[in-house]
Amino acid sequence: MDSGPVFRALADPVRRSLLDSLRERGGQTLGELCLGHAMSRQAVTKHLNILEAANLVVSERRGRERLHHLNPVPIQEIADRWIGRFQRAPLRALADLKQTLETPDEQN
Amino acid sequence: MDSGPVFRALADPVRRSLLDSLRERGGQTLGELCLGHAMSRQAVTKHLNILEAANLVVSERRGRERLHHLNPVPIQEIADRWIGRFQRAPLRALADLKQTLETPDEQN
DNA sequence: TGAATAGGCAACTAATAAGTTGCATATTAC
DNA sequence: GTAATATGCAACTTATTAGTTGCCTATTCA
Repeated sequence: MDSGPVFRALADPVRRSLLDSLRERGGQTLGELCLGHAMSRQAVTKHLNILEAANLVVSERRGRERLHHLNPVPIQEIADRWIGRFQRAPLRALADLKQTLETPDEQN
Repeated sequence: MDSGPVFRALADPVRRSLLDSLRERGGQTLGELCLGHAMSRQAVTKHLNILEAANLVVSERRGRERLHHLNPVPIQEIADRWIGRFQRAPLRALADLKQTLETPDEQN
């Protein structure tokens, strides 16, 4: 399995927002996902295609609509196989820890 | 703190490779990092600038050379604050678990 | 059946990112 | 001091990505 597509899929804020939306409520249709994302339906479709190519989203056709679900497995795998490599990395550059820790929070 | 730059920085395989290289051996100069990456020195410089902007790499000038260090903190924070949100996500789309699990491995 | 709804496909444009080349500056070594 | 080394800066080209528009197909509902 190649994590490259997963990283690239996660690089876009719109796609991260779509993942958040599907995490909160699975089974959303394309139309539902378009609400709340100020862009054309086709743009959202493209983002969803990229997410599906990375296996982060799976979809099933039901009648005339398509239901989308989050698949958290690739994120898990990145956490386990890739991030784990850095968790025991030596923290040589302590100078920037200050800056890193004293800056507030975010959502995305 | 905005994770956006971190995600974007991680999206490129060359930059992930640079992080790996710095994880294995910190304090490498630009020239050292160029060996093993078949591209011009300026290209590597740009990648390093992006990594520094994301605070994933810190560098210090020493004499005529610049030493680079990995900073694992932003990766930690993504693991804690962002990936954690998906670790308890419902695994609704079980259909693709099969596909996800029966595909071999990778390094990057 | 016919209108409305949900989505798919393809071509196009615009913005961004990756990479190159050429030249300039600063430091070390002889 | 001069040459070699290490890096910085800026302009440019090319590739990729994000987003749009227009039109088409399939399904539902009256």
